[in-house]
Amino acid sequence: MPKIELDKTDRKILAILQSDGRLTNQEVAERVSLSPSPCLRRIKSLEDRGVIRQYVALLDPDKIGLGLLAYVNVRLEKHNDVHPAGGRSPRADFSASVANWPEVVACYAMTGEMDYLLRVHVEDMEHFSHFMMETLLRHPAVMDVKSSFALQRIKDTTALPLV
Amino acid sequence: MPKIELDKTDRKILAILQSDGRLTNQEVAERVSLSPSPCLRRIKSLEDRGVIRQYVALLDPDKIGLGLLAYVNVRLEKHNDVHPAGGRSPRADFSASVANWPEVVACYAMTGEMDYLLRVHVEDMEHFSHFMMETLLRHPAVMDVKSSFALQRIKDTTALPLV
DNA sequence: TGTGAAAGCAGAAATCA
DNA sequence: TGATTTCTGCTTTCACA
Repeated sequence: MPKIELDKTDRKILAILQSDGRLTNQEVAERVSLSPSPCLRRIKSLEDRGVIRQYVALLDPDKIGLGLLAYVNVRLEKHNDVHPAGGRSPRADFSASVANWPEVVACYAMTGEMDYLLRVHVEDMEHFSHFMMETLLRHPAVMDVKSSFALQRIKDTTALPLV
Repeated sequence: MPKIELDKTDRKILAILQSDGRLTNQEVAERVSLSPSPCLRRIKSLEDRGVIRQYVALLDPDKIGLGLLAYVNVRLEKHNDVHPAGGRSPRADFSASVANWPEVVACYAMTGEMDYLLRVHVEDMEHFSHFMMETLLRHPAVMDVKSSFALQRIKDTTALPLV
């Protein structure tokens, strides 16, 4: 999935929609000095080519009672190259489980000593503790975890830098 | 900033807008079995109370040439409680800098041995190396860094679990 | 809180430059 | 690629229950 060529106008449009995804096409058109119809064509094309993946509403975690943000490093059990016939590898097993844990909003396989990095939103330390004991540490593939907790948000944006 | 009470309909609306922030009010109204006007009133209220922080378009990093995602742990120099008159503390200094680095999309002060966790989007390892050498490591407040790189995205959503 | 009606606009598509 | 026009439908706001 290679890089897609974008001209200056495309990048302007993306910058605008990254900061306000509900602007009307008309307003976007004005800001990029275009008339509505070519502007809409560009936006549709950016959507079709998957440059724009999705439009979403961002919520305030504190306002909905999610007062604790944790990053959890996870190390899985060492798996043999050949795993039991019919059974999934620990990695596949873990990935599938992560998808079903709503408090885990992000999970990446990472370089380094730990295998995965998880971003976890919970109400408080009690809920975090419950998630760890009852869910994460109970998973058969999980060998070791190291958790850190967010003390302060300095910056957090979904807007990617446009090169 | 305390939790805000939300009824079942509010939560339904939030779930819907978290997955598609461009739905028309009419469609949202239908899905929550409400007529357009009270539905709109609820949405406006959620916006006014800050439960909905923002509407945004999410881009595909790969498609815009950001092929490398890194998480960087940063430790700052130990600062004395009293710092030079007129000078800012290392922490304030670092926070202010982070705001100006576009490749850093997220930064949290964290518990644990490292002080900050940064999420960094760059084109490739060469650009990452450049960012480290020319920007991050040159910052006077930065004492130590440890980087990990994303090998695979298992999950990454902006949708928060609704309790 | 939820309903229904009316006015103002935005989006879609076809056409032309 | 960009501009223009027409038609359709949504958003918005009002008075009302």
